[in-house]
Amino acid sequence: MTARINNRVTLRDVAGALGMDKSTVSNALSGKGNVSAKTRARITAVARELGYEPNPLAQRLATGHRNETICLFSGVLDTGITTDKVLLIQQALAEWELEAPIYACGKLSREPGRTQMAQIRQLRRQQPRAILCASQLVDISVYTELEAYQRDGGLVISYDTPSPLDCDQVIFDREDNTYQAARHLLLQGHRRIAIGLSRLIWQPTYSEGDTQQQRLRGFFRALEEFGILPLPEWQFRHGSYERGGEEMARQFLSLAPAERPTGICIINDHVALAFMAEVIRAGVRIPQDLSVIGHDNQPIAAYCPVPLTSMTQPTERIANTVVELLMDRIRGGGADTVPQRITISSELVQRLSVSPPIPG
Amino acid sequence: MTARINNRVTLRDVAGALGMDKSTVSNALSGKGNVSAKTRARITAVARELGYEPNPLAQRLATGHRNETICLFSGVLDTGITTDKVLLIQQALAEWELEAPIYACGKLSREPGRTQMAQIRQLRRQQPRAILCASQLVDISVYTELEAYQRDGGLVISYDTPSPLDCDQVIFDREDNTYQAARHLLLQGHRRIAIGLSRLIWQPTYSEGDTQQQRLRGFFRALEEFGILPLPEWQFRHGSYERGGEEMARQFLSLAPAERPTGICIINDHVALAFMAEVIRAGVRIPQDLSVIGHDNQPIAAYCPVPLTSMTQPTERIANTVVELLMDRIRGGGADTVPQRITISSELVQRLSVSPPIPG
DNA sequence: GTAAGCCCGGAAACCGATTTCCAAAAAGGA
DNA sequence: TCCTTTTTGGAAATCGGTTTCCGGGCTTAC
Repeated sequence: MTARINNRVTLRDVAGALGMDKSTVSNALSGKGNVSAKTRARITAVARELGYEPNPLAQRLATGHRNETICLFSGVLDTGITTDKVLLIQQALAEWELEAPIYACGKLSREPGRTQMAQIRQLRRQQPRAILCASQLVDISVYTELEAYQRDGGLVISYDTPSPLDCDQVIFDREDNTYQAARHLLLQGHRRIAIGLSRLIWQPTYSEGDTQQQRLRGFFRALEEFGILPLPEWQFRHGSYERGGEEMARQFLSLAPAERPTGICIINDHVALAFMAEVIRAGVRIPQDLSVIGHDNQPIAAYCPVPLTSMTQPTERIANTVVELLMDRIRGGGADTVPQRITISSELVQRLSVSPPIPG
Repeated sequence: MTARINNRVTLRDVAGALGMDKSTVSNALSGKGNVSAKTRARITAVARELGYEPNPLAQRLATGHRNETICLFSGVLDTGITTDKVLLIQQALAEWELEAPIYACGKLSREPGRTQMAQIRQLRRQQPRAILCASQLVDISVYTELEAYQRDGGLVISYDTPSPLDCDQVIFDREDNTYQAARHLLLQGHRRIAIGLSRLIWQPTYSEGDTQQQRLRGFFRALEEFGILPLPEWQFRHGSYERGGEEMARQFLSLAPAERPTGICIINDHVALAFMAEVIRAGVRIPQDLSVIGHDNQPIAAYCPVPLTSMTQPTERIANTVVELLMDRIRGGGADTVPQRITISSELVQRLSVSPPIPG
């Protein structure tokens, strides 16, 4: 009736069956100690027969070594690309025969902050060897826990957006990303350019990691190079990805046609799809009246009303780099090596949603 | 230089600092034994000061109780709805202050079977209290491990598709789901009806759990009720969700216009979006020439070229039911209660992609 | 004042492994 | 054959907790 673990075959059971001592069995099975080949054969045979499996709890307690498990901590999993990155990292880990459970909460979670704290605490209690952390949507308070985890000897590798932690980081360069997008529109001849920015329901406060600020900086930098002053009414703010496209479309359509931008950078392809569907419904022609650039180059980009030009996010490269850094740390044991920051930028995939502006 | 856990404050450290015995400290902190209020206060004070945190490994080893953690095992995480269900379950668990790591592999994983086996083994070694298993894309060989886990006293709750396991199950009724979709088209007057079936790259072999068979049964049942003989050329087969829409469109367009179906049920909204985009490009009008029903009622359904009529999958209800069953087992301890199977069906959400057939 | 009872803290066994050290047995050399 | 060296298995400590059980000191009652 209790939750006691039933019927587990222990080392002592095996030893008892053989009339030997635990230590002999342990030595034989781990291949370490001084055991003759003959006895070892006998022992392994009996152990297999009895279905002996060492209790990992006891093992870890005895060895004092931390778990060799790796964990993925991804704050919030939202549509598409975030999940992709997590899964690609997992796949890259599989090459090393490593399996990593995912700690995350849903995009609609009411209290992501609280959930994340609970998760990170549980994570620390598990004492994994390393935590791979998608910093993008991680609550600021989580970093305190991660720091404590580091002090305990845990390994943290951060990816996606810069993290305040003193750890290896793989950073996806959102500033450059948006800079390139805006620049592409500018090079096509557009001078009236808008950007869609996510007004997050739940806002992380570590400033360097603020993705919307990063995007805005890149946007401004591009405009500046062309000597253009950004207009605040061309910064569209939207909430969740689910409704973001609609919201932006409303804001766009509320402008008088003559005052509308002729090009727009949108946070991702899902939002872009919804945005396009709405403005097309209102009679706007793409790309004749409005050029649209999406982000992340998701599968649906090809199936938008007009095939969508989009900035890629090189997810595989990000994932592989994360795992490389991890393995370097684990094997090299380079505990004294200075943490690195590796920046990864993106490329433009051209489809049909961008053209030079067509007057009239 | 070893991966030894550094500087952890142990029970003995606390006891030493107080000049007391481990057991006294343990009793005081756990509130169990015979310790005076005064000494308990002293002990807790010192423990806090030293930053003592019990080692969960040692605790679990000593108590012999299994971990109270819950784990989610979702085989493969593919686009959209599968991930949603996982995250919603997690959210439902959060109401009980439970956090559950997710074990899954990506939709493009080359060897999902092998990955899943590795994961389930790791899972068993962690000895969690319960595993919530999305049976849909779980390799058949995993069930053997899950059975062994059950024999060890572990709790399994399965959801999505029927599982061969003797455990509580929350089943999403795909037969009824497709039956309803087909019936809707038939009631609109369509008599030439097609279905898109996924030819999975990686095929589970537990027959009752074969989702495509379930869907086909529902489809046939609907046709039968209207006395219609299903034509094999109206069963479109496609591979991955990523390219499924294109593949189906090719198959559809390769039929002579007069021989094309006038209505079609598609496996999910992403595939439907791609399919629609392609056939519209080829001049097919929706819904005038072809009525389309999608599945899962995903956000993009509203932004398809023609807003998509779709069958919902009541993900929240599924998630909540799973967690209810779990909590019943955990609390009620009803170890002798017979496992239940709860079936959940779906509803039609009408948009604009279905109309009565328009001759000519 | 003494016996009975209760409360509190400590000693020790235990969970299931690892690991060090030691003694007995086997092998090898003279 | 006897002594040395190596091999091999076992005893015991340890990891960091929990839990049972026991005895000393204090209270209470007669």
